[in-house]
Amino acid sequence: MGQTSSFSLAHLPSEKKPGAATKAAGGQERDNNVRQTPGLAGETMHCHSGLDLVLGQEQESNSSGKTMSSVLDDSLTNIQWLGKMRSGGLSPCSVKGDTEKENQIPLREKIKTAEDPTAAAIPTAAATSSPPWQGSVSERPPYSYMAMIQFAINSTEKKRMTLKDIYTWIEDHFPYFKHVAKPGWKNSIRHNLSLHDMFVRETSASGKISFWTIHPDANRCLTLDQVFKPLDLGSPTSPEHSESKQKRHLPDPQKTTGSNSSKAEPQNARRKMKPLLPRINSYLVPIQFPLSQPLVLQPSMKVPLPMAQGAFLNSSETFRSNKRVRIAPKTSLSAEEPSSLPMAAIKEESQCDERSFSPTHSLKETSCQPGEESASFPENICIKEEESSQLDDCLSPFASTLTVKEERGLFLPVSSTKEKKQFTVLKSPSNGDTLVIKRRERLEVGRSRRKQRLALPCSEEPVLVLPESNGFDPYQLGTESPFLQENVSQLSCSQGEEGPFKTPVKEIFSKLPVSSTPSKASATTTSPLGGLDPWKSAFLSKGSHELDFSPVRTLQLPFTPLQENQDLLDFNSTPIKNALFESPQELLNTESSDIVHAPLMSSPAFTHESTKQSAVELPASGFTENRSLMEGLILDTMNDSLSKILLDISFPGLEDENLGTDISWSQLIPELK
Amino acid sequence: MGQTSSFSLAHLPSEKKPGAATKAAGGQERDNNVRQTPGLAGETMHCHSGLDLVLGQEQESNSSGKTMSSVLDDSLTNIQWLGKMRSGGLSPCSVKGDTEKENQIPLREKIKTAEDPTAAAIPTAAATSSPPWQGSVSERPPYSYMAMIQFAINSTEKKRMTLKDIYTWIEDHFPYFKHVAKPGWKNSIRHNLSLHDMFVRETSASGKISFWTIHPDANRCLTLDQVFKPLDLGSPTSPEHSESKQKRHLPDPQKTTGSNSSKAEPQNARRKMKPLLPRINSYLVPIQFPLSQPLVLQPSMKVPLPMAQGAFLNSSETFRSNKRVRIAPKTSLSAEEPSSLPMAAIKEESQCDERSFSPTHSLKETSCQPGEESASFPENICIKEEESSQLDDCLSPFASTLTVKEERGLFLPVSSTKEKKQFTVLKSPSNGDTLVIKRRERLEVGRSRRKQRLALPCSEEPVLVLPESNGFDPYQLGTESPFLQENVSQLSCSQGEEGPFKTPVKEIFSKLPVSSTPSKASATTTSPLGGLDPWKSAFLSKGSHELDFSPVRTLQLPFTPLQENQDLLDFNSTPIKNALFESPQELLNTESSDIVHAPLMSSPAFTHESTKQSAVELPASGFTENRSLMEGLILDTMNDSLSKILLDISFPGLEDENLGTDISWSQLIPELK
DNA sequence: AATGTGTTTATAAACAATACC
DNA sequence: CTGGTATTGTTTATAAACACA
Ligand SMILES: [Mg+2]
Ligand SMILES: [Mg+2]
Repeated sequence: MGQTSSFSLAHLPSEKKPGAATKAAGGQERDNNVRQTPGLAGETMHCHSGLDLVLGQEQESNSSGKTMSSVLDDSLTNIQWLGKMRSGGLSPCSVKGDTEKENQIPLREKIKTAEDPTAAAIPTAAATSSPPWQGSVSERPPYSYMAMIQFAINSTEKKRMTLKDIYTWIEDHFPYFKHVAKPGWKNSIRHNLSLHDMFVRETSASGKISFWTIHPDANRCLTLDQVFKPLDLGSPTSPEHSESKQKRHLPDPQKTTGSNSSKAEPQNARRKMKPLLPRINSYLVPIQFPLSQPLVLQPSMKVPLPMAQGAFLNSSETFRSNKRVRIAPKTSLSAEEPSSLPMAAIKEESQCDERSFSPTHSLKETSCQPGEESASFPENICIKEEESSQLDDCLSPFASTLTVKEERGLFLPVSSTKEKKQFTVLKSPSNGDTLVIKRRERLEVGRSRRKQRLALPCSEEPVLVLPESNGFDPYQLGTESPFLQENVSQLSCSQGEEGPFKTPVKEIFSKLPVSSTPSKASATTTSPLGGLDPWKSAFLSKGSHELDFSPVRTLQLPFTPLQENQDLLDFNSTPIKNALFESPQELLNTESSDIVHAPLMSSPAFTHESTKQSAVELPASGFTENRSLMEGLILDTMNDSLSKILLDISFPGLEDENLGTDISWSQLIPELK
Repeated sequence: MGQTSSFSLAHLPSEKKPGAATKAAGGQERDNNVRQTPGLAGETMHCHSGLDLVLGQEQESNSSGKTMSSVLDDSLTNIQWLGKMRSGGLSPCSVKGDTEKENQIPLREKIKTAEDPTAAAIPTAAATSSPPWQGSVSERPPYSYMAMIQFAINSTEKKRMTLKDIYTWIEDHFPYFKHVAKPGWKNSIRHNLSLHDMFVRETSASGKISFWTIHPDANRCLTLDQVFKPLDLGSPTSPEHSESKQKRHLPDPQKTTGSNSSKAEPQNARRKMKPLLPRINSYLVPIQFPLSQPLVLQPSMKVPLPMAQGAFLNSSETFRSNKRVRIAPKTSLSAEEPSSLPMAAIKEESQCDERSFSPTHSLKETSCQPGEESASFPENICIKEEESSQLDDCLSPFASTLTVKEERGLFLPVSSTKEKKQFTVLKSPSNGDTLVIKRRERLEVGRSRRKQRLALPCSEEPVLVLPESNGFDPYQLGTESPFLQENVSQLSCSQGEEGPFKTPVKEIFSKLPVSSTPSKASATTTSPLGGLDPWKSAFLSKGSHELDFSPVRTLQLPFTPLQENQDLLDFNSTPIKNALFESPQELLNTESSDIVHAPLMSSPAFTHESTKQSAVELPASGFTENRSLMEGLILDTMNDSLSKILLDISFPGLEDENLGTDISWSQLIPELK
């Protein structure tokens, strides 16, 4: 240790520093690149929208080029971050002074923290004050890194951002990372950028600068605003003046300020920023429930103050709760897709999950729907130049439905046997044959046993959500009502306790063997008090329905390319993937065998069971809805998958600035046809 | 905690149990499924090979159906596991008694451990005794979970395995997981199965049983045997009687037993089982070097005994070292590809990395080469029925080279601008245009700045390797000599110290902020002694050359399909992916623009820069080599990528038992042509 | 030589979905 | 056939270890 610490301290790498100064400076430089092409705005940007969203006061006006970097930093920040000490400045992490470096030395410098540090004092009031954005003070935002990165990147016109700027953007918009989070969060950002295929690194013209972009096919153009305020749920069609909705929730003063309920988090969160994530709701809510309390929502108010929590829980738990990272839910697909998707498809079985690409609305919508759904975007309509490409994909709704079917047919068709698998769960006698070898069957339709359906998107605070958003949630269509209940119970309850774990369990007792996976026994040996998860499955009613649309497998059309279909493909990367056909066989099969066979046919939704990727939903149905809400987030996974598929295809051609423009398949693929 | 722990304890889930009994029983059942189709053997299996490899005595005969489950368990096992206590049974993990459950309660039951537990005693001798397989006692094997899972799955004829059987197989073959590893290792196995697209879950005909399979296009048919003994390095052609080689290394008695050098690990490891992974070498070598000792290899002997280590390091470090998980390297691509690839391509620039699909040997080889390379497989030649499909892919070497070029051309061509990017690094004036927008450019050729080249495959113990394997390593061809040096230093040194970190740093000091990513400053605040990484970059000379063949982008042929090419495609999933062309534009671009433009042209290798996936190497060159060694492992990543691409294409058709059979593209793809 | 950036592997968790009892 | 537990599967978060620039 001696060595490392000693010399490392000397350096004091720039990164760790406070950030404000660094940010601003760094940001500008890089921003240049990003902002440079303002002229291209029309073209380059995909979604644009008012990325910066309502941010406090200053930020507000940044709809255009904006130099988001310096915004709120100090004044408020300081105050806020004080509040962050969730559990009350326990020994471990709490503030942040300790850490700093990330890589380098541990140095105690506490550069940033310098000012106030340990104060930890009272979180409550502080939070509300300045930045309405995040929840109170510096609570950990209910978004996954993947989502936040998307927010950041999509907040630029160019839709690309350097790593450093991503750091900065996130710190600026989520004080938690600036003050509370351990330095490791940057590692996580990098990890996410690399891990998810959705994030593609581009090199600047000069070849010097690296920008991170979102694979166009996977980019739902999520922006903080979208999440921030529940858009308008009301009419599916759309836009609804995204703002109104936004504002609606944004108001947050009360909540933010409010030290009300500890659990309220969810609600507050929403106003502030929508969780998008099922579980995350109650960050501060370490409270363990008596157990089986399906209970409605916890108290709606947020509990920025660690104190409140403390009162609630016993010490040990409290600690954990603080620490507890609360893995982001993964935003069930349903959340996204749900918006537009009618339940029709869903009915298939509960399994439809996977694709359920409800013909209704297509993912594209999310990304940048011009008309209907696009409306959801506050400022700029997501679509710009990209529309050319993007729109193409998204717009041709009709194709989607057909496509889907085809896919299903294609995959399943191989042999009658397949069908069986698809319904494995259902056990519908439809086929009951030898599907034994699922291997490639992927399509299996509603079969992917797993593929977590997740909670409901809106479910987080179902109560609020529905009320708030109004028609916004697609769920309502079919199964939703049921879930709400479920979700609620789950969310509130499950999150509530869980207690012992905390993602970083190690921190506390580290050494102890700790039971690995399953949360329940978490106690293992780890935390003395901790282990209290009895609740676990208890609450979860398990509402089968929900609407989990799993990744759509839709397009396989590539071979039987239709102009429209292609569009879909574009968006559904997945389909494309499918199109690839792993082995020649498949191709043949699909084509020759029974493309449209649609063994299942049973229900409208041809839930394919694509492995993962692509999350295409067909716009065809005509549900344009406003999936915009969390959509993006939800779909991320799918998108990510898609990106994996498509990524390799690099596309140097587009030209520098043209970025956004995606050419429709039809244009390029004449051959395929 | 009360609740959780209390009731959970009561249950005592089966999983945790000793395993032996459980295994056997469970294994049989499931095995039935797996073994059922023995008749299909010819067809189903892809690689077959003597999966079980040399396993102790009993196992040995299991080449056919085998009931691997109950093999060695107790007698030897116990002894071995005693030795496991790397660092000497420090407070934390050491034995295993603590943990157990994984999920459930921490219960101290120590079911398995019951017998001897804490004994920890002397690792040395024990190891050698019975199971020649793993390194001494129960050291953590130098394989990543991904690799081990492949070993397990490929050890069956059907090439599929249930989760439980995977657990069992791994425990049986790597005592470490049975006795030493924390219960969380199973969580990691599951995590890997889900995370990597390479692993595909299939449902049994009955729909009840889930089997995990390896995506055919990604399956290199890795088996423990392959790794176990350095195959024959000698003639590239091949087979060389895999066994001899195997034996060669297997002998391990000396080493295993030997408490020699702490660092020797690498060498020993090899004999026992090849690391495949660069870093992993010295598990037990927590020793911190004085720092900049590029030093040759550490003492070659293994140091199974924790004691030895203790002597070496100071207490604090020792602990860590024990804990230190030693992330598996990811086996550089070079390792695999290197075998055949001449260095010609490499010269391009250091950047070629990505694909460098050295035309020489193709990946297929690895998976199941019939002739030359296939020889490397000890028992069964990997190829069975699969050969039909698999072979096709691999065999047609000629196509590969051409293909590669085309790819490059295709992607890059889009516009002259592209070229620029490709050379971004190079800055060759070849184009110097506007390539600014990398987005889809993917190909960018040698551009992907990153894409770790990794250390050398053989590098692990370069010294030994070369000597041992003889001609086996492809590296020698071009640049290798240089690396060896590098590798050596790296491997031995880097691994040697690193000290403080340990993957599970948390365990020790957990709470402390610990610097996140970068290993160096690990100390953050975490471990008092810990922070000692000065060495980090010090030793690594960084031999640019190496031969990192990055994922080959090769095939794009799909459009201009050639029978042979197709074969490649099969294997190279990546190419396929490329073929997909994300958007129509791309396709057009590639085709229309300048496919073979090859802006760089400079060197033979057309390093494309596919994002990740596919790792095809062309067999064309004629280096059949023996990439078999680590090959599979190395390629895994690529394969995994591929699988992502292809997975969705599900392939229900194959029928139940037919599993293994892959149809060659040519058969199915008439259309494409 | 030091740092920043990117990639990968390992672990722990939190859940979802199922399998079983 | 229902309910609870256990197993299996999916995802997100973190920490590390490196490669590379
Ligand atoms: Mg990425
Ligand atoms: Mg998988």
